[in-house]
Amino acid sequence: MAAVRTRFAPSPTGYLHIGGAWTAFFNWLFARHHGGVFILRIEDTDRSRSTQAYEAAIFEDFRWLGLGWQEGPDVGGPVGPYRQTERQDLYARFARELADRGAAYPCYCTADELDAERRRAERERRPHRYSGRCRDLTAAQRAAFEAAGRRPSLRLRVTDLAEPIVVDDLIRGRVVFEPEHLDDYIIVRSDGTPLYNFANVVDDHLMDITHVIRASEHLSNTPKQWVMYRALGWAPPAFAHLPVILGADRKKLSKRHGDTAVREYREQGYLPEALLNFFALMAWHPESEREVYALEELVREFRLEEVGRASPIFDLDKLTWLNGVYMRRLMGQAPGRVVDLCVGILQREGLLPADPGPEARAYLARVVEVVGERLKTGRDIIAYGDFFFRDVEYDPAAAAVHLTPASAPLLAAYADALADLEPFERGTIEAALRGVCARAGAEARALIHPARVALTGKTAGPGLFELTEVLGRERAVDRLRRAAAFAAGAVVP
RNA sequence: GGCCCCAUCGUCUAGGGGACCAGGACGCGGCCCUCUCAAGGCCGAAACGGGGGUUCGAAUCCCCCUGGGGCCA
Repeated sequence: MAAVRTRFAPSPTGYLHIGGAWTAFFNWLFARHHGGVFILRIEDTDRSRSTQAYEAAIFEDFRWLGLGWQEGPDVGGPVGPYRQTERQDLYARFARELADRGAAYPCYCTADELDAERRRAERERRPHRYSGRCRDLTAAQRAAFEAAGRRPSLRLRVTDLAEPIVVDDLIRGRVVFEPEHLDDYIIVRSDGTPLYNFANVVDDHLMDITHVIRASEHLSNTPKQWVMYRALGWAPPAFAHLPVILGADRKKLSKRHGDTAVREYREQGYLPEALLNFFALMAWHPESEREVYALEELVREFRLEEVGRASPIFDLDKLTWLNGVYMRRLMGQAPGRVVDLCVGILQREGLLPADPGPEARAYLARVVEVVGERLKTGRDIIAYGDFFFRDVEYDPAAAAVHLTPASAPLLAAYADALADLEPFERGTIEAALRGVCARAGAEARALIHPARVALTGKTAGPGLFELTEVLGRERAVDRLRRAAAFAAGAVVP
């Protein structure tokens, strides 16, 4: 068998979608597993919606994911160009060839005429297919239409097909389409632009794609394309139709389900390796009962035939859990990357300047060291550690419980104890707190919880003593005194 | 409406005739650990959509129904 060549062909009309990235990943995995080539092709024929910015964004998101391509618009390759707008002459050439052979014919029907046909079919409650009234126009009739100023579209002649179309899908098995449901479909619009089912076939063939792995929303396009391959005299590639990822309501994953762009997950501080690991667990699962896999393992074990046919529902909870697993691992192996992750998040939140100096970075590193273990996503740095970067704001419920007149004297005494504590580090801080409580005849917890609220504003977060050390003496003492006053009943801004 | 696809715990899945009174994971509940939270440990609730076949035996094979989805209109 020839070397495996797969492709992913996004339209640059938006950011890389989760579903697209997942599909691309399976293409990538399959190619890698077989030592083949993964190609990126840009389907930008819809010029009104395609933009260069989106194209660049898609490249960027793929790079972030770590999915490289061997051929594509930016890196070139032997069967380029890899942008459909740059391949117009190719489509024109094959359209002409089809027309010359009579395998395709010009259709002069107007949109209104076709609408009328469709409505009539609906009224008579039969499925609509193109009537074929332009199939056998004489040269004179065509000339008359042309003279009347009508610009023809080009239709593929398929209605004389007799036998069923049988597609042996690598995932779905044998799928049979009866020919009577097909009609002569348009392959080139009257303005000369090629349609999906035409351009796609031309590209896949010319790019020598061996396996078309795509979402099953394209399954119903397959017979049309199948006919196209035949008309062009080409051997079709192998097809594999992946299920469609659904949202919690079991409808195709879309904006209204929340974040659907890879970029949005990136911005929230998800890790690419976690996302890929998560992708591998949708509609497929490696052999062992683990959930966490290195990329190389996935490449080694991936088998297209094992991919499930049922549509998975995007499970954000599981993704987040998996991301937490990777975050914790990173804390042990490369805490710097967690710091990098948090820098972007904090900047977007306005808690860190655009260009943090080495001092700010060092501080952030200490913060991460203290909160890192509980970060499931980068964004959690806000939930768990915002107080490291801005003034505390008491959570009303937490203040009501812990900043009471009873805790005021303890907070004040603790502030005094910390004011001249030397050295100021977690061990001595803890001893100071316990000393204050012992002298007051109170339990440690009677001060620990109020102190936490005083310093962080919340009831949950990193260890109190570590956090206090990172916060530093000045801010800690200041916040404790303010909380003591607040607790005593004074209104403190 | 037409065509096509799909169907195991709430979710992701293992299972491809006896190894299954169905395994793992997320989530959920309880307990432990503990300065809180997270993590971790232990325990628990939780599924083969229904009906017919085939077979000595079906989650696993076939048919029908039901339900869900995708595409086209």
